[in-house]
Amino acid sequence: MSNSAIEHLTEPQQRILSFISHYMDEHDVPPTIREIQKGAGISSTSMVSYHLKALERANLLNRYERRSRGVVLTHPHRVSPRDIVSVPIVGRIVASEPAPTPDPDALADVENTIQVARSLVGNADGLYALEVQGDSMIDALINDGDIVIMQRTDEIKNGDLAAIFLTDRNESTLKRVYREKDGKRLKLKPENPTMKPFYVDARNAMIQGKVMCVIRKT
Amino acid sequence: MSNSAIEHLTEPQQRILSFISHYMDEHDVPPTIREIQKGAGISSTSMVSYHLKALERANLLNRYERRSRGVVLTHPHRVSPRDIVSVPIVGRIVASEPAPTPDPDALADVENTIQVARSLVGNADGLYALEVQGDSMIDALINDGDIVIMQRTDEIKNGDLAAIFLTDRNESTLKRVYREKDGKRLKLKPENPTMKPFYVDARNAMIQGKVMCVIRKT
DNA sequence: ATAATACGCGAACAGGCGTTCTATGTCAAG
DNA sequence: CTTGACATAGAACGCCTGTTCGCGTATTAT
Repeated sequence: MSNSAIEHLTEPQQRILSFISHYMDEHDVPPTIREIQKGAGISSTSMVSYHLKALERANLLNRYERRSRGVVLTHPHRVSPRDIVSVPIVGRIVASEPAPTPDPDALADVENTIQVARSLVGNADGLYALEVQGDSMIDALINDGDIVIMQRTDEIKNGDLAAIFLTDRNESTLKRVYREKDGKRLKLKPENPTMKPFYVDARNAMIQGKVMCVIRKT
Repeated sequence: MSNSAIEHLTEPQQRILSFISHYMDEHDVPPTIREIQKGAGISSTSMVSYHLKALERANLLNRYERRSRGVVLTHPHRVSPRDIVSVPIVGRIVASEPAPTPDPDALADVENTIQVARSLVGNADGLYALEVQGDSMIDALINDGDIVIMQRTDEIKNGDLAAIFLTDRNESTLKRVYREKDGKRLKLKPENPTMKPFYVDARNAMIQGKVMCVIRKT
């Protein structure tokens, strides 16, 4: 950090800061200079400009020069859209069917979306969510109603928790996957440590996605 | 919901939507009409206006009339700071000890914090998080390393999932709690549906908090 | 006192900006 | 073919907006 700090903000400067913050809560865009003038009770636009410069020096806001509404508050007040990601819930996962995969057309159906912090899931590309139905995923420590956040991929690293469809059994399951040395078999290890791993022929296993995160609301 | 839906968006309309979204990721304010025109490759400002009207009708964006940069995308893309909450991870929960409770002084130790979407946890007051150690919470379908988001409270509704310290056994556990009619016993039901509930004397059970959410990063 | 500095006001400028109007083109239904 | 609904261009209008400049008024150090 550089020399930030609230080096004795003058009173009108605090009013400006507070006004911008409230204004952005209400509308979704920053105010104009003149709106600040009125809203924060400043006498002239040039004074607003003056105070804004001071606030910028104090690192409390950033300005895009010569752009209308070009003032944005720095970190503390504002959350970048990058910090949260809306993941579409594309269906239910049940043992007796392949896990649904995202339909690229079905964009952001507002209702069926779960918000998660980016820090939990990393990059948003290829992310989708499944709601678990029934207790068929109990050996993955996942119960009815839990939500699994997946990343679409068919390449996984050893030890990744993934959704696998077993073609010979006609079943989906969530397991940790390890490739055997000969590459012909997969070792599937339940997330539940009290249960034993088992092995399947690699040709009978379709990897449908990688589990990024499991969420249980209560 | 009203009549939302992507009633066959025309191709330039999709470009506009996408441009606005990307623009707002980069700058923090919405673009102007003319910026949209250039950025989305529209031939004239009137065409932008024309498409914007259509998009507004489709509930994909809101407009503040006659305001510069007065177009904001609806719900999915924009995040208010109130939509995310930082929950402090105050300790580990192990079966053989009471579950830690938050120290009100220890504010926002940046490192030991987990970000979650408000929609998962509701009000942020009294929220704290525990990391589960060992597999002692397996009957709550929670494994080593999972994170439990708790709300400090000693009053719970029947059927709430809660952290209980059993004084006679010297154990913490996470169970669904039901008060018996006589108020003297509690029924504790494991989250794992394959396990059976059991009963404890209410005087031997200290309710330490309510489970709001369980998160497993993988 | 003098000068330097910070703070304050209002007006004016130039370009930004949303809106609207007219003219033209496309295409399918009547 | 005509008509009417929709799509497209371009230009013009008029308010919006950030910036600047000249001119005051305090406060403080010299």
